Amino acid sequence: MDIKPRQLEIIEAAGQLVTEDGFAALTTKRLAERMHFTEAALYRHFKSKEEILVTMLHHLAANMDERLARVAEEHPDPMERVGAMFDSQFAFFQKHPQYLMAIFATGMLEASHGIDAGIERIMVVKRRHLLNAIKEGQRSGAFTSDHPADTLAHIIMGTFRLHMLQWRMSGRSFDVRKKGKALIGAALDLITN
Amino acid sequence: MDIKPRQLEIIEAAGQLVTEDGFAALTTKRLAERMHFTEAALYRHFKSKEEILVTMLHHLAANMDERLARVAEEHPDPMERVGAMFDSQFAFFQKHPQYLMAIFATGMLEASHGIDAGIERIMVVKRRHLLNAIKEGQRSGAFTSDHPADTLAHIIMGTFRLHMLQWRMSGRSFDVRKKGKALIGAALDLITN
DNA sequence: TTCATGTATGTTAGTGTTCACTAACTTTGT
DNA sequence: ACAAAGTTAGTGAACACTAACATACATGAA
Repeated sequence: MDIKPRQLEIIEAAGQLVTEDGFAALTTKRLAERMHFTEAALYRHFKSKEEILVTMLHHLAANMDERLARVAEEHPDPMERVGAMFDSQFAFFQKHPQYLMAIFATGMLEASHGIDAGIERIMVVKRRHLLNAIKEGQRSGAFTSDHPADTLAHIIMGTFRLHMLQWRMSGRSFDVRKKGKALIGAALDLITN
Repeated sequence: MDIKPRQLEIIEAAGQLVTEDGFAALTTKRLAERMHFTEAALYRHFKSKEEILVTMLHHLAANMDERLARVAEEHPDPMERVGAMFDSQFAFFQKHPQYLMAIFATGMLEASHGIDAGIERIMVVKRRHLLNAIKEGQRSGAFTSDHPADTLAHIIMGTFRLHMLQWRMSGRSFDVRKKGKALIGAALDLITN
């Protein structure tokens, strides 16, 4: 499933609309306006509105998986790796805020099974990379073994997600990377032996 | 702003629809069906669909504020109080899952400013009660003072929210109270001196 | 070089469906 | 008699999507 350049433009415009004004704002009319063409033209590139969202989520999951795998390779030390993973996430969403919707949509959308599945896949990808790093850190003794790895992963993920939510709710009015580094740093400090 | 019994029935039915099938499922037609009357009858009780949601959020925020204040009174010990606060939250949402939407809606809805404001108020209420307990715990030396109280509150809140999200995504298929107690307990353990 | 043909990407002008909401009337209980 | 709470039968607006047609450009044979 490769994405053509024109399709990517449409996906990014769709993400912008959702991130700016919520899901209800993603209509074929508004999306076509933002692309500076007519509604009908959308259907030359995607067969439905749902396909636009599903393709976006697929693209995002693949991108994130690859990016986090690269970060993991570059940082053998688990403690440092977790920090680098989240910094990479913050940098990505700072550069591409149109994809923020994919973090929050879960739990409230359910417009279609395909969309739900796409969103869940993104969570699974992140969870997998984080859990690997934490387990490794527990083996090396860097992180506490007083609690199961998935409990620690849950606490870190929850901290991250709430931070992103507050960033978005504030209109992205603060430095998500700086404040995020402090928050994740504090959480990491708490689970460090 | 007092809520009549019939209004409360409508509010709960609306919450059910959203929690079961997402925001798009809350239509006047489906809501009227669930109430076993016609769409027009809805407008005898609320002047608009938005008013239904805003009233629900207002009701929920007031209820939560009162409940958490009572828990705080009953538990002078900060450590124990935080545990009791979240247990009260878990018990509430287990009994009234139709209000789950209010936890997740933020960040993705924005159908109207009134709804957004209502959702934010609920977060603020919870945050205030939690922050009080944590600050007190830091003063008494029960909790670590290595990190600011609002950082610790953020980590606990994030842990709670992700837990509720996973409960909802799973179709409420596990014991939210039991698993929640373990998670919050682990987080509390991490911030305990 | 010329020109036919194919493909990609647009356009106009609609379709039927669903939406939130309303006017006018009816029933029921006090 | 009156008010509260329901009904029927609609409204216009917005929705996702489509059929038919138009244009631009690349390829390659005459």
